[in-house]
Amino acid sequence: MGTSTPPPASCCAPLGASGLTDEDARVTAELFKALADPHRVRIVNLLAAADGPVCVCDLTPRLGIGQSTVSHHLKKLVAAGLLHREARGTWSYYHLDADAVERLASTADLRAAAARPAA
Amino acid sequence: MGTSTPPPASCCAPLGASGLTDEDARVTAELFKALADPHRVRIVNLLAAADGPVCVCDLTPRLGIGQSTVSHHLKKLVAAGLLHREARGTWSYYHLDADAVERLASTADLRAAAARPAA
DNA sequence: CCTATACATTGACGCCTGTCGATCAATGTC
DNA sequence: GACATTGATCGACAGGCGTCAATGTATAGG
Repeated sequence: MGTSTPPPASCCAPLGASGLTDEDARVTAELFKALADPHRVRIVNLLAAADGPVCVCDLTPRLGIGQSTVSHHLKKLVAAGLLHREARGTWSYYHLDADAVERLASTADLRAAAARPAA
Repeated sequence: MGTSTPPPASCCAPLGASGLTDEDARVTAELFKALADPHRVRIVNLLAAADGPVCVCDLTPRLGIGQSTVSHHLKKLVAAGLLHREARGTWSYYHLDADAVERLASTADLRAAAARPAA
C-alpha cells in the first residue's frame, strides 16, 4: 500500500444510510477491514483501556507475536486513521484517534435505519 | 501464557488490564471480517433500508457482480449470523438479524471503555 | 566511540478470499 | 412431461493478508 489514501477523512459512511454509493461502501469496508484481525482488535482494546499513549514495547509482549508483525498491524491501524503515532526518542507511542472511535461507532450502528419504516 | 515478564526497562505508562481474551478478540474480528467487503456492506445496507425480506433476484442486479458471487457473499453473512435465509419456492429471501445488529453496534462502540478508567 | 535497545522495513512463504464460468437441484410454467 | 428460471455449489485463478527472520536506522548508555 504505497499509494496514496492517507486517511479515510470523509465524514461518515453509515451502514444504514439509504442510497449508499460504491465509494461509500468501499470506505466503510476499509474501516471494518482494519479491525478484521484478532491482533488488531486486541491492540485497539488495549489502547482503549489505557488512559494514555502506549509504548510498542508494552504491546508486543502482550500480543504474543513477532515484533515486526506488531509493527505491521500498527501501520495498518494508523493508515486506517484509527491510531496515531508519537515518536519519543527510541520509543514509539500509539493512541486512539477519538474522531475515528466516534466514526466507527456511528458507522456500525444501523439500528436507526433498520427501525426506520420508510420515511 | 504465564511466562515471567522480563522488565527490560521502565519506558512505558501503566496499561490497564485488558478484559479481552484471545477468544473475544477472535470472535470480534470475525464479526468485522464479515463486513470487510464493499459488496457485503452494500448488501447489509440494502437489507437495512428495506422494510422486509429481500429476494436475491433483487439484490443481484444492484450489486453489479455475478450471481454466484452474490450467493457467496450471502453465505458468509449468514455464517456470521448477520443474515437469515428464508426459502420461498424458487426464490430466496434474506433479512437482517436484529440481534446481530444490536451486537454489532455495541461491539463497535468502544467509547464507553475509553471513557471508563477501571471501574 | 562502541554496544545495546527499539522499532520500522524488506523479502519470502503459505493461506485465505473474491471473482468468474460451469454445473446442478429444485421449483414454476406451459 | 418438457422447458425455463432461481440460486446454491464446484473448480480454478489471481491477488491480498498475516507471519516470521533478517536487515536497517536511530537513539540511549557506558
